[in-house]
Amino acid sequence: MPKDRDPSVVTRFAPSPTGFLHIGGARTALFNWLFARHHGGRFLLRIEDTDRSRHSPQAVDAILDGLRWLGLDWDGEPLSQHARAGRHREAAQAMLEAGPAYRCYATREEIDAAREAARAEGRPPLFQSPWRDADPADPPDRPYTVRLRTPREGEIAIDDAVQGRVTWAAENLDDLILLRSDGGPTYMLAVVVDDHDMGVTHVIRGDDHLTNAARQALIFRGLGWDTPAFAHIPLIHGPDGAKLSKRHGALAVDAYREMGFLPSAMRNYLARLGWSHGDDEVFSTEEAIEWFGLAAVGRSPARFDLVKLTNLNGRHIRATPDAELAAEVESWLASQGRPHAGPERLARLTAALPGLKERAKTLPELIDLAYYILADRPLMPDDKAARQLTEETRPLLARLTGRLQGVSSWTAGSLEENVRAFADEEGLKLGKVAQPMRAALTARVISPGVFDVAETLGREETLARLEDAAGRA
RNA sequence: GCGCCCUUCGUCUAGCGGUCCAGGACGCCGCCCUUUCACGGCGGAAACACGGGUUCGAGUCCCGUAGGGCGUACCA
Repeated sequence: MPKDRDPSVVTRFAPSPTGFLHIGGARTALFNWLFARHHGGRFLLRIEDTDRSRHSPQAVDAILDGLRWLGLDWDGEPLSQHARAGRHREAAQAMLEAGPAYRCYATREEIDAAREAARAEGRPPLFQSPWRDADPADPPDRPYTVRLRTPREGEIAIDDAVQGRVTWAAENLDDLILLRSDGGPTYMLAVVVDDHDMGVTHVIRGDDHLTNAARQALIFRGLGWDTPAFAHIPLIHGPDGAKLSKRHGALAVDAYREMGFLPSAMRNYLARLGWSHGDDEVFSTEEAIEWFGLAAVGRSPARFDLVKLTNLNGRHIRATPDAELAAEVESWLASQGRPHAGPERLARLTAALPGLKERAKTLPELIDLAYYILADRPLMPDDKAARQLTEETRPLLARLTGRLQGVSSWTAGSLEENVRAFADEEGLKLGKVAQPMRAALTARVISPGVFDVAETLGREETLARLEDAAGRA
């Protein structure tokens, strides 16, 4: 357990349910999760569904599924922001009464015109509401918004755990809207009230929210609440350095599952994007939890590199215990709607995994490599394997079959002795026998050591496959 | 336009004023191991954006320039 354990830590991941869990969101969630788990605190979920028109229940499910697949478990039930609109209005009302907020009756046209004018003069296009200091005794009879009275001068600063101290001149911040003219809370208000009510101590999110942090700090102040600690982590970019987009291939975490990446590799890779622990590259989730801290989060954006993810995935495949990996294969097959391997083959697969693991970087690769275990006789040799089965090698295989029938102990070791002796007798180098044998047993030209293959296949199956190949026209 | 942030090998990064003619990892190129392919081992090419300061000394601090990103809504 880390020495800086602090059970009072509360983090949250707050996606808006507009699409899927994409790679950037996944990393944000991961950082929040790692931070909470490191401290022994809580990791909460909140759905930012303030805008009902964009809300979609399927999107919520997709996001939760993505988190589950990644193994990022959250505490308690996900909170719906929309359901808390009453509470948000209450907070706005309190600020209206206490002074930090005021009613603004400006029309859209007025606002747009003011912004245009400001822009034309090269000033920040901020709207200065005339209602800020002129709260009328008899208000106009039209809808109003509730705005926050922000300081007109001085500076506003936040001490960000990643970005350091960041300051803005007050004149660059306008009186943001808290309540829309339809009475609904804005995102800005809702976030502040929810973070406070949920007891969030650390707001860890993408640095596209950095400016929002200043605005939200102002709302916290207006409400008389303490601000949580902020940590704005750099965004993930695509391979070309621009914003990560669909053009860069798979975006939703679901797509990475389909490509056959392991959740543990995903966590490892994502953790290393923008965060480091010395020179450590490959680590377990337990280690990541043990080591994670905001101080080691970098400030520059990282590019997403599928090749490195793939390499890391290979290492995680190798590091995964065989039984566990076999289970991953089963669940991947299921997620692809492909038939399960079944208990018997699964057992054989598990036994063969030590030889298979180090040859595959993704699950589909592993499954292709395991063709000789998962498929039934007669095997369908691929093109390269078929080329190993020729006029010369088939009779050779027939003779080899005879030789192997006499082998007393069916182990890789004694099989190798026998085949070596056989090759000698034939006046051939081992490879000249081993390659056709591999093609016969696996229908591939690439496989684990042939003798290991023969051992896991067993005497009967091996001999049968040899005969199949020897007899093939 | 304005505001904020960023800038070490192609990529992810280590580096928190001297131990850096800059280290690790992925990728790339050789070699070794070898029944195939991998794994593994060994070796190699490859970076402090640029310009000024500060300092005895700067990749490390400050200021500019350039490039990039984000923000600038009664969206979240």
